Amino acid sequence: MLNGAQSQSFAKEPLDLQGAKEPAELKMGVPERFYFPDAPAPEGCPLSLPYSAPMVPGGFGGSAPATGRFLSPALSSCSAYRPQPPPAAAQPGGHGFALPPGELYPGGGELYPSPAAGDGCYPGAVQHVFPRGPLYPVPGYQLSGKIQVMLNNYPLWAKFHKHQTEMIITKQGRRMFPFLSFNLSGLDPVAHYRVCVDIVLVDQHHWRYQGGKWVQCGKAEGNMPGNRLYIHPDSPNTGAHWMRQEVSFGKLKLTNNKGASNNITQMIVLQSLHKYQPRLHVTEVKEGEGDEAYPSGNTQTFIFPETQFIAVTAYQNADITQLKIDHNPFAKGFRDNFDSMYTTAEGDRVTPSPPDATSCQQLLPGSRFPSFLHEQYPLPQSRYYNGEPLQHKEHPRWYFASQQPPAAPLDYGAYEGSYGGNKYMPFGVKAFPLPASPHATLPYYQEPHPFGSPPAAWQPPAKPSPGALGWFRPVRDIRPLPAGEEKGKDAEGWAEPASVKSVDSSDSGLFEAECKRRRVSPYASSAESSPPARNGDLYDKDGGADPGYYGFYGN
DNA sequence: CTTTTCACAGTCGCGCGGATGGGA
DNA sequence: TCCCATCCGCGCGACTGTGAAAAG
Repeated sequence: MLNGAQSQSFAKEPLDLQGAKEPAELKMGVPERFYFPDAPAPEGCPLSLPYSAPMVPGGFGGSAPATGRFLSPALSSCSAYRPQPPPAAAQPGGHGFALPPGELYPGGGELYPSPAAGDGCYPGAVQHVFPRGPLYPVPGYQLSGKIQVMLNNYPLWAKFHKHQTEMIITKQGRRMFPFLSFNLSGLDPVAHYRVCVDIVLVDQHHWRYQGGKWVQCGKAEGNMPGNRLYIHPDSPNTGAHWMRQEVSFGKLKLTNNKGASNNITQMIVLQSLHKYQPRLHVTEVKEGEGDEAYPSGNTQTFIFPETQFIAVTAYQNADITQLKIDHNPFAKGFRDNFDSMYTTAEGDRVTPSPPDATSCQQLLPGSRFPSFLHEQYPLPQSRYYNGEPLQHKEHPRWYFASQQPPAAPLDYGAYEGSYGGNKYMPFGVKAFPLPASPHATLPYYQEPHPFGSPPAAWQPPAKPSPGALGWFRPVRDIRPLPAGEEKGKDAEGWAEPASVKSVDSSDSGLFEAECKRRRVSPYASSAESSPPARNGDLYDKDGGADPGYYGFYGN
């Protein structure tokens, strides 16, 4: 309940939990300052996962729902779960908990069983859904037991979630965008784990886009054959491996082809116009254990409500289309003339994203980025590291790379030489000199996590090895400019595009035409989380080419 | 009328092969 | 002259959303 949109709904208005009540202790136990204005539920589209979060005495992150009527199988099957976990089962640290061995989540008919998950209830599995508590007020971050999971591209997911994410499904399979990407921590470096994702129905309704809103209509179709589980190709592997780099599911494809037989391991079969919730499963694999019982009792499950989506065969909401075009490098061809993008009011555009950052050296005012971060995700008092604010006085423009091309070699030497001793950047966070344009946008994978640095209680790898940064992998070759150098850099390589002339002065007529032509949302949307442009001098040859994205897919 | 399917154009990364340049 | 490394261009495949046609 403390995560993402739910926390926001909680803060602003009661959740429609279909009868579920907010536990009083939840409201009392979490100071308001720990909530974030992220990812409100789309209008007319109440947040799903109508569960409430039992607060765990002495900790947080109780994972079992109080009501699970329309939940994913594991959740729904836990409907009768009592909020207070057995103290003996509490994990060290008191965050999250595990059921005693052998104890099943009681009750719960399986409304939406996941074929891959068997009966949809993993005995002893830890369902972690409500991660944000006083100790971990971080959106896109969850903790269960010792395992910590961060949704890498949380800001982007939140942005999509705000408009009700849609995912295209095709016969041959369509990749998700945004795709699921996580950072794991707290694993036993030498133990072996499997990591997988499954996608389960959120509710039992058929959805329809009507009058600019998603509305429920009719009942969901019954069980559908087909794969619902995607096992990460690196599985099984050591905890060290999983913690070394982000765990991405970019190759996961969604299909509506029930008979899909080829690429079955890469495809998940869904039904159009149904709402789904991806879940991340982390399973410790003991020696001699096979794959058959998977997920098993050793599985810990993480659910990020922001990743909910409705499967469609064609986009319904123009805002979603525009977000996809703006952020998905593969859709670059649909980004229109750069000038036209910036003759509209910035706030009206969904996201101003240059088609080519090389030619368009988009510039952000240095003050803009941190400012937006602070506004969108106000940092709570607890957002300090080593007792100091994460944003250093002298280098206020810290940029947290939420994702990094896995294949990109890390110039760790240079990084370490410059910043290794910086106590503010212990997780591979590199300083990023924000350029000075109000329009710049980075490809989605560079969307900075609003809380790029883990909470103080985070346990990062002691010292990442070269190429293995643990948590936040820095953007390659980004180096901070010493104070005073920015101007010079601007003069040299930061050309102000002619098109940036009037961002704030919107020509309404022109904008309307543009909206019609480009299906741009007529109402204000989120351009705020667009990260800064990259300096062509410091990045790859094509600053807008999303090297990480393509690099990843090229694997 | 709604939903699905298909062909299309656009973009990009990757791999291959040829051209080029430096050193032995 | 030969060998090796690097650079460059081209073709291919993967991937995207669009829009029209087909299907239900």
